[in-house]
Amino acid sequence: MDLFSMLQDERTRLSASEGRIADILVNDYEFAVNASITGLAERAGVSPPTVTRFCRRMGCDSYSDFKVQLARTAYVGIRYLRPEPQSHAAGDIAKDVVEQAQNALFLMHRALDLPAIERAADLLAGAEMIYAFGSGGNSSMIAGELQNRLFRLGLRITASADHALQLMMAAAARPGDVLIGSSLSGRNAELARAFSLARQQGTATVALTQSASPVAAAADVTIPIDLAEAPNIYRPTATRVAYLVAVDILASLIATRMQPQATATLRRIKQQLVVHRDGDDRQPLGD
Amino acid sequence: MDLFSMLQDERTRLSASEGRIADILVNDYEFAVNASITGLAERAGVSPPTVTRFCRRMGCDSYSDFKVQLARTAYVGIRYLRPEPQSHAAGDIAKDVVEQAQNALFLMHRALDLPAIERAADLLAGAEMIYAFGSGGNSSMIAGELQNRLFRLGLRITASADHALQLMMAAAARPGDVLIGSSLSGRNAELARAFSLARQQGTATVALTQSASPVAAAADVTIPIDLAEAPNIYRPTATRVAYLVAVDILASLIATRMQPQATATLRRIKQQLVVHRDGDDRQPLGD
DNA sequence: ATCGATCACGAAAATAATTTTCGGAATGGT
DNA sequence: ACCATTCCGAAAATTATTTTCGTGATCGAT
Repeated sequence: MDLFSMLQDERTRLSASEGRIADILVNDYEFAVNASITGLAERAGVSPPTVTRFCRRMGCDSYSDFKVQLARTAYVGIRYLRPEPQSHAAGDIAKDVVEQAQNALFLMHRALDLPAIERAADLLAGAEMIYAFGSGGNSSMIAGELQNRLFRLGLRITASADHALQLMMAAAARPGDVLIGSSLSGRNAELARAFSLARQQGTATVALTQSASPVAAAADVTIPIDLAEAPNIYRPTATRVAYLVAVDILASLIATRMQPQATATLRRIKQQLVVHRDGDDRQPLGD
Repeated sequence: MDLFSMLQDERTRLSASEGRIADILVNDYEFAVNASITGLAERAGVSPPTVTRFCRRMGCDSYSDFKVQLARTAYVGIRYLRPEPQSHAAGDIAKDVVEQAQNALFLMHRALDLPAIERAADLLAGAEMIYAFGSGGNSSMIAGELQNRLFRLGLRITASADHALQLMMAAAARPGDVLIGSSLSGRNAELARAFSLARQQGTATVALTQSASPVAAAADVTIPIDLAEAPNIYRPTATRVAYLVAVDILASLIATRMQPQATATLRRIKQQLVVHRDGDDRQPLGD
């Protein structure tokens, strides 16, 4: 359990003094992470022993242990609690984009529903044929990535961003096939319809979407990804990165479930690339 | 400057005693980040003052400052120096994939060539028409993402993963147009050919690829992304995530260069989505 | 070879930080 | 009103860190 989840969980149960300490952590992380116990105590208007007790309560052994935890978690976790203003300098924008992406990964990982993703991996690894659906730019990229990752493991898969085609493909799918669809908003009604259709015919369905959404409701297995959209509309959504990495996790789990076949397929692909390019096999597997 | 870059830069210039301290940091980070100065000193076979001097040398004010720096940087930076073995448990795989992605982002950001990316942004923001090229699954995804991000800003852009079509499009491109291409390996010869063709006609070319590669050599402006491929062939490459976020940075910079137009376009897109879906405008901009 | 300068390093002292102990005050239940 | 419990800080005890200073090693110049 990381410190910031803990802080949020415990926040209401803290006493007034401890609450003041918690507020400083959230509001002035830079100060807190550099402060000594006396400095932090003084700023919070409490005594050092209170800070020590606070640290213990947060599951740490000592103040220094606490500071380490704080520094580790907060490097990526802090933005969740405290979105920072951004400047227009190129360096700041780059930093901001990277931090938002890292933060999205952090949150996605923290909230990851492992049993769900394992169930999805089981289904997909055993599928006769896989249909990966998604529309709208982001989800269509995700559907494409599913194809890109899974064909390498020797699975039969096709991706589509065309909702009319999706419906036809769903109608053509058979029991033993699996339909996996992505929707950042969870409100892609056409995708939900394709899910319903597939389920009627006994085709398993997996959704990569917001929990408690129409798309999630229409699927057999949902891998929930719930992230708030960043406030700056010019800034591309970091959520995509979280989805992409969720696909990576899924693909990795599927790979472990079908190693012999996957190895053989990957070997053939790699050899093709090496022969086709110039023999440098340290290159990524596919451009 | 982060601590681990510093460590690498200074490593050879360190004395024997300080070298032993550095080794412990790299080889047993978990120990180091939790140790007291005496514990660390003892393990390194040196005296506490030596550790203090070492910390100062690394640009920190004190031992505690050093520990904070260590804890912050290492959360994502450590894997660069010390790739960890992985287990097959689902939780470990998820953790590993996320960490590799975060690490790739960290490294990409650290090595980012800001002037190059700004030059690319200038070119693209002023383009009459943009052609985004890439093949091989990963780079074709990146080309698609360029289109997905940039059309939202009101730019005219098309993406293609078809190398024959790419060549024809390059031939059709005019001065004032910009061709941007991605290649993880830098060895996509067809892409390099399209670049050469475009340049002959006065069309500007931007490459998103490994530096010192044929593709980089063929482009006017290169945004270099140099990351080593992860050793586990089953594991999808984290490099893709770095490319994707590099595209985000580029798109964000372009957005600042054309705000009025971008705002208008984004508004229209968002409105379309809100009308088409069910009016919840906290949803991501595009599924 | 010898001298002087410089550097690395640790012992011990000085300082600072952290934790423990203990008791007073406040709160709430009986 | 009384007891139990919780919260919290003062002071003491402990522990950690930094400074000071002296020794020994190394290196270049004479």
